[in-house]
Amino acid sequence: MNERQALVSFGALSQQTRLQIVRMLVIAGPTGMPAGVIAESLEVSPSNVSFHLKELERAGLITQQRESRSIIYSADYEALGSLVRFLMEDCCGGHPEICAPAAAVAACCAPLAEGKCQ
Amino acid sequence: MNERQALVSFGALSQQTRLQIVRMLVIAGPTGMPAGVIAESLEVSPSNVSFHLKELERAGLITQQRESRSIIYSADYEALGSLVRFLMEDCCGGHPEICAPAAAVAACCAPLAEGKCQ
DNA sequence: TCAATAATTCAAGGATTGTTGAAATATGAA
DNA sequence: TTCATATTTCAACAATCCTTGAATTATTGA
Repeated sequence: MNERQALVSFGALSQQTRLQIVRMLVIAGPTGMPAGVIAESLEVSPSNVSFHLKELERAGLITQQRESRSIIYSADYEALGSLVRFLMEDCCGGHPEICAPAAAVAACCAPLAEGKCQ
Repeated sequence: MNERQALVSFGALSQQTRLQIVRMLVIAGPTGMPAGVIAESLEVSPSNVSFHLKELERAGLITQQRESRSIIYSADYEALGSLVRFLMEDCCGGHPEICAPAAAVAACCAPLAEGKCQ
């Protein structure tokens, strides 16, 4: 993740509908969600959701794949991970006090994989 | 950190000059930097840097304090930490694979305090 | 007080972004 | 083929954001 990509990613996440889409897709997991279902869930018009999906794809935060008549969108976990990392390294650099709360989440996050947390 | 604050913060970081300002201020540490020095370092006009500083302050990512004729700006470590945390919790929720790279940074970050890393 | 320094505010203009509804494209079923 | 479904694309307009330079405010020193 370079500065250019980070700027586009931050821009993509700075809009309510788009942030909500990312949230939904992360929760939805690898299965993803069709554009229409996303639009319905968020009560946004199809053309509007399409606009925002394109923006998120441009930022590389989500991917698409056609499945019959539907187009399924999924969160790109790797890209999201890279963004978190960029923010931590860039803003943390030499300043662990910024990282501290993140470290707490991370500490909880790893054990999650084995069902040890929450 | 709620959604509203996160949106504003992401918006603040989605502009090159502002991202560079935050970087500089994080590196500068608690001492901070006067507006004029920031403007000179980034080769941006005083009025333009002032515009971006105001934007970053509105997002709560930096703070200001007057020191004689200068106005000193500093990074708000707590706010930055909260933002990282928001991104991790919001985007990580149930998906440790996103957190993994962040956890690696965090693991390196904590020991930094005791000079054990890098 | 007057001048110099440091920074902000303001207005104007251009650039980018977001919203809307209508038209177009792609797919699958009758 | 024809129709219905799922989605995107497009054009137009509104809203927001960014940049610029001139004017303004605040502080200090002569």
